[in-house]
This record gives sequence, C-alpha cells and structure tokens, in this order.
Amino acid sequence: MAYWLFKSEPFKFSWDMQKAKGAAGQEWDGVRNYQARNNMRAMQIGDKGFFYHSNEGLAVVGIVEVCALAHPDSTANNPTWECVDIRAVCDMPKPVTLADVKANPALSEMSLVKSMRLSVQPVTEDEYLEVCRMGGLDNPPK
DNA sequence: GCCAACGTTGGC
DNA sequence: GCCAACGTTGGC
Repeated sequence: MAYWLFKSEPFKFSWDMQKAKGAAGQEWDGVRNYQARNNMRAMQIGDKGFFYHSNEGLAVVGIVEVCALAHPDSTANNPTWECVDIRAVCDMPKPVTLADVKANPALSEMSLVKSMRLSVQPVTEDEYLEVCRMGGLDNPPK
C-alpha cells in the first residue's frame, strides 16, 4: 500500500465535485507532467491519497483511493499521457493547511514542501498518518 | 497580480 | 548534449 497526494484547483475541480462522483470515481485527467504521470503509473488499486486544494484553500480537504489503474488520458491526444481514476473516501474533519504542514517539523521532507509544483506526489506512511492526525482523523483509512 | 521555481523547447 | 528562452504553476 502506497500513499499519494493529488492537487486540484478548486474552481476547476473541487473536493465537492469529486465527492459528487461517488463510488464510480473520476478520471484524474489533464496531467501533462512526466513525474506526475510516472507516479500514477506506480499506483495500485486501493492506494490512498490526499485531495489537496491549490490556489484557493491551500489545504488537504479529503481522502481518496485509487479505483482504476493507469490508462490513457481521455482528454489527451497523445498516448504518452495516462492517468488513474480516484474516488472520495472521506472528508478531512479539519482541513490541514499548507501553513500547518510547513509548521510541522515532522513534515519538513514532504513533497508538498519540497516539490511544491508537482501535481501528483508520493506521500510516506509516516506523513500520511501525521497529516491524518492533524486533520482529526482518528482511524485513517489504509 | 506578481514573481520565484521549475519543466520544456529549440538553436547551436 | 548544453543551455538560454520561454511557459506554467502556485504561493503570497
């Protein structure tokens, strides 16, 4: 089991929109960055991840899980670009902001701090559990 | 809206 | 294959 972080600008695709897709989930399309694509290729069904609002909100607002392995991005005209499908699992009871993450020494190595611009990031288990704890999630889905 | 960081492109 | 120019992302 691996952990990830998915960034989205809420005015383009928000957490509410993700939740509205329900159990069927949503193709995480639009990624045009090799590192982000490679992260998605490495994902397994059931991997968990954070849903992060960039630009506005600047916070981890929910937990998602991978529900389809990497496949061609339906919005791309080039088979180079692939993406997974993800579905909402639960809300973060208390959104964990970027400022919260930066202020926590235990998270100083997190990609969110170190590789700010990467849109699909790996998260370690320790980081996953720590952010869940900060967000008031007592029994984080694994 | 500004600008720093960083990935990509393209000339040589 | 180097590196300057350029475009995009995203925090502030």
